[in-house]
Amino acid sequence: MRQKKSALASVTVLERLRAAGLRPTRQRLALAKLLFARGHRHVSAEQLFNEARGQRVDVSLATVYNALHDFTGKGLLREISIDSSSSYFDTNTGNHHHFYFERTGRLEDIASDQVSISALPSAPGGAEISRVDVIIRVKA
Amino acid sequence: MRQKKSALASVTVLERLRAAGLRPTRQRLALAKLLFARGHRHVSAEQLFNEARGQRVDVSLATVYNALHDFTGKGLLREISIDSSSSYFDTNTGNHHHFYFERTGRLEDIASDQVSISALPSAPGGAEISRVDVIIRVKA
DNA sequence: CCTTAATTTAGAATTATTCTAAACTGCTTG
DNA sequence: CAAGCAGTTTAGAATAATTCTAAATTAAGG
Repeated sequence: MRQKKSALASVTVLERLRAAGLRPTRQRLALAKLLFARGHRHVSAEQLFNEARGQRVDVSLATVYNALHDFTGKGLLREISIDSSSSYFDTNTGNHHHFYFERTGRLEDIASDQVSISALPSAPGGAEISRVDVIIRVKA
Repeated sequence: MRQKKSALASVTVLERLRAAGLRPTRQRLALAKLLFARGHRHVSAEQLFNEARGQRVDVSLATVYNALHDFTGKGLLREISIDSSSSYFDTNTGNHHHFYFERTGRLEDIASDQVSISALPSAPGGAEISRVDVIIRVKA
């Protein structure tokens, strides 16, 4: 069963990459598995790189950056910059918001139906809104 | 009148620095004048540095960083990190939100009464909320 | 004035990220 | 299924924003 489960996960990930028009290379498959294996996560490039290393996935840091950007470009990830020191990539690309724990730097999702924003001013000059981010900064 | 106006501005800035417990040095006074002279603004360290240079204010980049952080620490500025490439300092420290123009990187204030957020989930573990940022990203 | 602690500064150091150019590898075609 | 090419990967250099260091300067108080 372990074997099968793992094989299934690979298949899914491979399909996701194909569907996105990304060539499923060994590196992308491994990184995508780490990213999408379980529930949603928020990772920095460095974190993902270390995780891959820890699992003996031979991949360079440059490739991690490339993959994260490629995935983001294809809508598989969303990039978030909260703390200017580094950016995070969120596997949850749906409409949602975040808690940001200032002390630890950790992010936690808030389902979009938990926050309701009203009376949004229209963008100046009728410009199109590409997304609305709500970040609740928490002192803990 | 010009002289007087400028003198008044200096006095105000000097008082603000004193009130904040910051020694009003030549550099801080000059930077504070640039920052607070007119309406609210969003500046990066590099921008402020160049502006100072342009006005023959002899100040180092390190001092600009120091001043921006000191001012932020005393509540005279608020730091904003939207794009991970650099951070901005906002002279408007009141409760408000932002439009972010993705193409140009420009920020524009949105008065807090223009956005109403309801049903905020309480912070996990009863942690204290230090601030809520709403960023409306605009494709223009 | 003099002293002292705070501030400024040049330049080095650090950190995250991107770039470069060469090596490698999926995929398609013949 | 072999060949070739475009797309990928990679090591290491390069870049950009920011911070650090240690020495020189300066504001504030007696």
